[in-house]
Amino acid sequence: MEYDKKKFGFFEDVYAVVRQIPHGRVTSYRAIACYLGTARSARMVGWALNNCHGLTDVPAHRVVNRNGQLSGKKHFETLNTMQNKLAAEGIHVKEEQVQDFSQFFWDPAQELCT
DNA sequence: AGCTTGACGGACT
DNA sequence: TAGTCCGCCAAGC
Repeated sequence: MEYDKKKFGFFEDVYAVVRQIPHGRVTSYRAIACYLGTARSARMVGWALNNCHGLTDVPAHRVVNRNGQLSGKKHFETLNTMQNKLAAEGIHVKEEQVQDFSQFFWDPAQELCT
């Protein structure tokens, strides 16, 4: 049957943006939500990412909250997976918080919407 | 059908 | 500047 393109399309959009996050960069849920037009629904982005399990091409570990905290690390394989992946890309994480977050921050609305 | 939860964010105190 | 509360939107119970 046809799945809800309206609803599922939202997921695809989220995944599409997350996939476009450059290597060694991070972004926030709000940035993605804002880019998708649902700035007030940053939670939906996180909820959408909750369904990204199995999608290996979606670097969800590059998506953190506004504070640069690895709020979703607990949803990965292990509590170290997210931090480990970020560290592998040159992003240092201290106490679940990205160091120099603003420096590595990547805004899709700013980079993709020129 | 209503209440609670959640990978968030912003405003208020 | 930090801690707390409220609002969003959808899913789960």
